[in-house]
Amino acid sequence: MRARLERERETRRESIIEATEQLLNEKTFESITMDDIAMRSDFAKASIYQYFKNKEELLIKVFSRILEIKCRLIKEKCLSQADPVQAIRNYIRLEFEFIRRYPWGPRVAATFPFIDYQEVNYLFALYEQKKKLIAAIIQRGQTGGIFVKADLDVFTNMIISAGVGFVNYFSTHMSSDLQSPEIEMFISTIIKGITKGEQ
Amino acid sequence: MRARLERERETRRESIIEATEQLLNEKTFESITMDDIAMRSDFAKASIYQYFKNKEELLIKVFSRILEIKCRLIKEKCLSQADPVQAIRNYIRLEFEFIRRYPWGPRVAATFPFIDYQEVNYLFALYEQKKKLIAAIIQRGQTGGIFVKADLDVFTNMIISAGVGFVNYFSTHMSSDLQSPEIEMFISTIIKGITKGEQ
Amino acid sequence: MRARLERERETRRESIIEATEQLLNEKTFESITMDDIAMRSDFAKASIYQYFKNKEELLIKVFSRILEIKCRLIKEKCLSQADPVQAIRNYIRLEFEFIRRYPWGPRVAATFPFIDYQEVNYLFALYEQKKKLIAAIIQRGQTGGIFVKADLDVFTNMIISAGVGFVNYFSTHMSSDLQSPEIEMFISTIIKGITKGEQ
Amino acid sequence: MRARLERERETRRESIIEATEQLLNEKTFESITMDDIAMRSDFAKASIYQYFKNKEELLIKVFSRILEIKCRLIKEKCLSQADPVQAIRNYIRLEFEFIRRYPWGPRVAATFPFIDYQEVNYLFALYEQKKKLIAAIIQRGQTGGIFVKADLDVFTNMIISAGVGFVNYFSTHMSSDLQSPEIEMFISTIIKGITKGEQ
DNA sequence: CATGAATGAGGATTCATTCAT
DNA sequence: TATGAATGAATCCTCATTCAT
Repeated sequence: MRARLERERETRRESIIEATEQLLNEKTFESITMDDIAMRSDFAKASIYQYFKNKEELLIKVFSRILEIKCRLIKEKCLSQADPVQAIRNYIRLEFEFIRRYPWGPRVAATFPFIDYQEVNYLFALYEQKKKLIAAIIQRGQTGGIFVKADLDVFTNMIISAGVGFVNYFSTHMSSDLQSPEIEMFISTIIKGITKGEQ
Repeated sequence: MRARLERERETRRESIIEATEQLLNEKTFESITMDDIAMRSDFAKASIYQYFKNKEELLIKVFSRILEIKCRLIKEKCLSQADPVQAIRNYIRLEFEFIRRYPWGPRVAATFPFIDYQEVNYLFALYEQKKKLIAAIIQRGQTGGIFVKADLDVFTNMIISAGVGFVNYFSTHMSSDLQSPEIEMFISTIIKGITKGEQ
Repeated sequence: MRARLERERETRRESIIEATEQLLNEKTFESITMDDIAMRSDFAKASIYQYFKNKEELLIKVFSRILEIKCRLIKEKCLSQADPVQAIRNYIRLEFEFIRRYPWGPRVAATFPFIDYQEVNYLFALYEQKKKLIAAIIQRGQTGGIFVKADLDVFTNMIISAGVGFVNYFSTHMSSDLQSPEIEMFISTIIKGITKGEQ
Repeated sequence: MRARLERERETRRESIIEATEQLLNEKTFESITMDDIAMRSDFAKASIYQYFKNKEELLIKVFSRILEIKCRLIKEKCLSQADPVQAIRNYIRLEFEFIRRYPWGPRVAATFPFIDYQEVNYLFALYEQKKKLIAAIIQRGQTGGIFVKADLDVFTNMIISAGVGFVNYFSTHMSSDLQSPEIEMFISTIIKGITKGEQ
């Protein structure tokens, strides 16, 4: 029965996180008030403090949750792909799909207060995990003689920065339509750029 | 003499803007208080309201100033380049240099409150201006048979999103060192991706 | 079996009171939270309300308990003394020992909220009881021709105020060391002051 | 003109302090809210923070002010007295008068939060100053062969603790009437206790 | 123009107490 | 009886903005 209570508690935590995510579509975390969150999650303001020590901890939880989902998706949809070119293509599309679901991601990441916090270490771990997944794809492509030679770490960093950067910028400043021709052009450009010989 | 007064007034406006820019290196615009700005700019808090209607107008001014500078730099350093490949290369490097000078740029852009405001139109005009500059470069490359064929608008959007996106992300999450090998690799990849045939 | 239940109930009440007393060594009653008390007494916060109507009642209980102990001690250690001088001497020392055990006594007494409350009457009764004990000692001294003549009530009030006052102040502001020479000097001074003729 | 502004500012600070003192007659500092103070001092709540960093600083200011007054009074009314017996008598009466004016003194002192604070050092200095004044009186009495022999420091501590202690306790628990016979009896007792030979 | 002062409208957080199980 | 959960009502403090001089 202790387990059931724990599970219920977790459910309520999630409601609050979800309410916060909804609000993040509408405004900055800083400008979201605990009243907003309370209203949206149908709790009394004071109740939220039973689930999160303070506003900052809530932000960190919201943020790490989205990273977790991202990692899971990458694992599911990219690593399974045998063809490295297709895997990279999928990865970039996936970043795009992801941003459609959580458009506030870049905004929150941009203003994330990197104060010392035990939880922050967990966030870094998640970042690293994601990086390793991409590196695995690239290495496969290099071993297979498909991708250009380059230091694996540099290559990975470049791909992630280019991919996430493009997606963030494009969806924020131009369009978040998955069908936009710019996306396909970007992917082709990158693929052509990193594959050996002619495509 | 009216002119001198006007000039002095402008100087003081700039002091305030500069103080705000300094503070933006340290924290979010939302979390910067008018007291902070007053302190840093050596004005009394109330005096700031003689130069800017309110905090929001100040933000817009800060933001449009940085766009103006960006446009000027692009004109100076890229359009002059006859070789389109070199021009694109320069453009991306320039975005990078730019972000070194104004690291808060992406953060501010990400959280910019796009409320209706007369001034905001001016911002859009600046964006458009920048886009036209890049388009001009690309068109030259296409006409010269160097760049791949593609809708000019799409091509331009893609280049800007890829360039600014990469630079924003890489400098925020990885390193803001101009010598990082990732940067050169990114530029080569993009160039290879958009040029016809072999390099 | 009803009796056993009642006894258990009383035991639990005492645990809570003891937890509160511990906390009073660390901070003001006002700044002690029900959460603090719950934590310290190993009860759930809500459970405390099964034993005390509210925080105020708890304070009164804590406070009257300490007065009860005080009265008992005076009876045991002073009234037994045949020699009135020695009895007074003992009384003052006893107040001192008492404050070593409950250093928060004066602080709590000073901020005691004298709101109308049935229980408060009981407190007054205890005060009166203590006063009578001291009066008895003094009267014995006067009857025996040892103490100076003076209205018994005035005499008693004076002795209590001087004794408790000195002890409170000295232990709070100077030292709570039972061996401090000031204590002996105070006692001698008072004794000399209230006894007839030479000492 | 800078001076006038400064003076006005000081006046407003004093208003706030006075409002707080009034309220201290009615309840604990902890239970006084900034709203109370604002109401009583006819300022907006936010304005108070222009004069005091926070509630705690305000308390310290209130508290040090009363100590200052006390020191000044002792200087004026006791040191002038040539006769040491009369000086001590005056001193105790003065403590009593003082408590009539600031009955909340003991209560506030009892619950004073002795957290590290620059200002707290100042408080200690004031305490020391007061102690020196009393020591001077006693020394005069000892030199003149009127008071009993005893270590000056111990003697002083004892007198202060007895005096302030009695006054605090008596006025809080019994009566704050300056004419109460207990007061005269206490003073006589102490005087008799500390003077040599017969009185 | 410049600025010291004043403040209304919040905002995060706390806490005694109640309720449902 | 015991307690996890919920919450209304504060409470301290902040801040953009206005006003009077």
